Amino acid sequence: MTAYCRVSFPLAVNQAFLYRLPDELKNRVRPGSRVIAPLGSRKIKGYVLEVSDSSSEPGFQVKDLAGVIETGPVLSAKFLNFIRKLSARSLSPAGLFLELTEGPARVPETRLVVWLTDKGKEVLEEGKLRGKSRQLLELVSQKALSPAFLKKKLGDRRLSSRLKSLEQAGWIELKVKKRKLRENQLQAAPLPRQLSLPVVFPPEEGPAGSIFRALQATNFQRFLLTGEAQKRSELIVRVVDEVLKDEGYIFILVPEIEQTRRWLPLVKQLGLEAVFYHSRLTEKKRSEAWEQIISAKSRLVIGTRAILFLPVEPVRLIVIDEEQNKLYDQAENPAFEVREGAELRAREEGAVLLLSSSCPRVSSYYHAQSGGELIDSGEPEVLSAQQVVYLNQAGWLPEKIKEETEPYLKNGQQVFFFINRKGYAGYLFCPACGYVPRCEACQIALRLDKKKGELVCRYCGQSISQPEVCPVCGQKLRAGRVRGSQFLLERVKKALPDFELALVEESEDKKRMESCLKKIESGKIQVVIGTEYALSRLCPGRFSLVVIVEPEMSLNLPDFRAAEETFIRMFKASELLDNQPASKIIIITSRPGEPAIKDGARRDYLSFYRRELEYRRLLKYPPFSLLVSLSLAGSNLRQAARVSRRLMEELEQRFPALEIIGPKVKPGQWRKVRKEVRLYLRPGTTEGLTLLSQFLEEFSQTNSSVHLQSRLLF
DNA sequence: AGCACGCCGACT
DNA sequence: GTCGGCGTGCTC
Repeated sequence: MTAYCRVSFPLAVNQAFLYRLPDELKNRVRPGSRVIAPLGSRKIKGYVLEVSDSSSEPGFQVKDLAGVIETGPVLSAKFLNFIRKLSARSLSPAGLFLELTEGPARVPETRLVVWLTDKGKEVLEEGKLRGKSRQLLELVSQKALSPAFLKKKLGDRRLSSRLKSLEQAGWIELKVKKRKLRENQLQAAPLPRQLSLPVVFPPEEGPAGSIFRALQATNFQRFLLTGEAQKRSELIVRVVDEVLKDEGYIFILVPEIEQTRRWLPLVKQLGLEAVFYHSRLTEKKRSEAWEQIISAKSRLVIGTRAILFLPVEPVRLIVIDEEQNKLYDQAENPAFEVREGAELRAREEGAVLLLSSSCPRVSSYYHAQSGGELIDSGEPEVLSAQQVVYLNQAGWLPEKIKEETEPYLKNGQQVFFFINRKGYAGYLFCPACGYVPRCEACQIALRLDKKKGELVCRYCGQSISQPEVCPVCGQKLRAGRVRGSQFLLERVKKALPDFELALVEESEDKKRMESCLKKIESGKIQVVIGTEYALSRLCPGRFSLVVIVEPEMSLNLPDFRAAEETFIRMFKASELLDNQPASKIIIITSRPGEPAIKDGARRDYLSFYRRELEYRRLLKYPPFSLLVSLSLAGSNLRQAARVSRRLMEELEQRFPALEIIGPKVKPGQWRKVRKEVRLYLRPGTTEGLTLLSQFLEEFSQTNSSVHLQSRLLF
């Protein structure tokens, strides 16, 4: 009998590799172990998924496992199950997920150095060598250096093959050097704690009561909590408080790092022992947080999706704050759907999953309502129709802006302008024939840089000098402006020259933005213009007038959730309004009757929900069907298209009843090098989904030249 | 991912 | 001949 193990690597290779276990490693390797394994010409870190005995050799050459790394967390079977399921669902390699469980970075215990041999010295002195090889030997002649350093210094992409040939010639030697380790680096992380369960929760009726009963049962159960933010957090805090009296961990998941701040005052006020955890902590902070969590000194963890991979047990409650947030479906490296990840973890742990939002996704609401897991923390406040004013294009006029805002500003109140388009970009066009200069290579309309007098391609970065006349009809070209945030800023400035304005949108200068937000909070800045970025960063209930500019733009996006997303944005913008009788919302739009706009502004969730649900029912979109969203990303379009054709053929053959929507090429984001082909699959049943998932997993393993990502929409 | 390998054009 | 650039395919 020979012992084998399957190993997954933290690489973009969704495949487990089989290795033989040498006798001396047999007792030290178990599922979850971190190991060193030879892969191609390198030796790299990987994670053992399973260990097995077999008497028959597989049909390929099996290499021996090279070693075990004994430090690091020990993973339970439950936890590995969670990782395996998530990996299968998302088609992302288990190794990438497992790397996230490691906690603070550890300094490697050894390092490789390149030595110059006597023979190498001779060759160097003879002076026959040229180019990079000579440079390399010269560098190494002073002192031994690491391959990584040499690669950087020489700018050599093929350093490893060069080292190999130099080593073979006997001119250099590769040696392993041991590093001195500090005491704490040698310690293995403690085992996940298995706590004694269960304990009694207060018996009561009402919203908290049903959550307590679910916690008591320690079985997976899913709730949707809706209602106003303040009331929702009050309820969450009550539940958290009870669990902390008991045992086990609580994860509160927020969509982005920024949003951990919202929980800070609440935690302080209640004197809760909480740890904030996310990927951008400094090394020291990360170690401290890790230590707090692992040792169970703190069992309440608030943070981004990184917290789902904390190897602690048992987890009793996972809260997904702002469940409607799009960032939850955009996790990358590894790619996965965060809500799905949270649910899989909760299922494995027998924990309660609590989705929370004032305007949940239509699917979430539908599933919660039909499953009886909806908790409404209080009557939502719908604005009266009188508080919402519609303007057409005239709303852009400086005089109009002045007229509408001045009463509020003179009163010392604040005004927010919401525009969902970042825009600095100007462009050239021909007023006679409509010609627009495009990049010859990329076929994208060129952006006008007025200061430099140049036209620039956003895609490839190439620029040409600004032409005067239209090459088609000879007319003088005119400059147009995208009516985005920058344009709006200038307009408002013109209308309100006596007030200080702030533009709140994504920017490089994080510090400036921070002080800007503080000035808004203190009331120093009265007029704020913001994009979607601002919605999650400004305080709800702060503004007396909210002006929403052309929200209909996002309605035409080719996505069945376009209306829902528009509605959510409207709703969130509307939540910034204080609840004074004189306060109002102005919407500059050409489509005032659109439900997403009308209901969003008034925060009338149910009205929008009913209508949208009907639309989804008619078109058989989620929640009335399952959709698998697939993306194939390759280094170039041809490659991605080739694999997508192969995929289509195989799908049609194996699943004749499967509905395939697409494929189409995703319009590339600026600067993105990878090209993506997207398609949707609609399996009729859940059994169909299981078979489909299996097939997709196999397919992604045999077609590793492209990046396959799958996302389940339901 | 990273690495090898092969093909190609440029340049001692 | 040798070097570097780029595309392709594989790793137990």
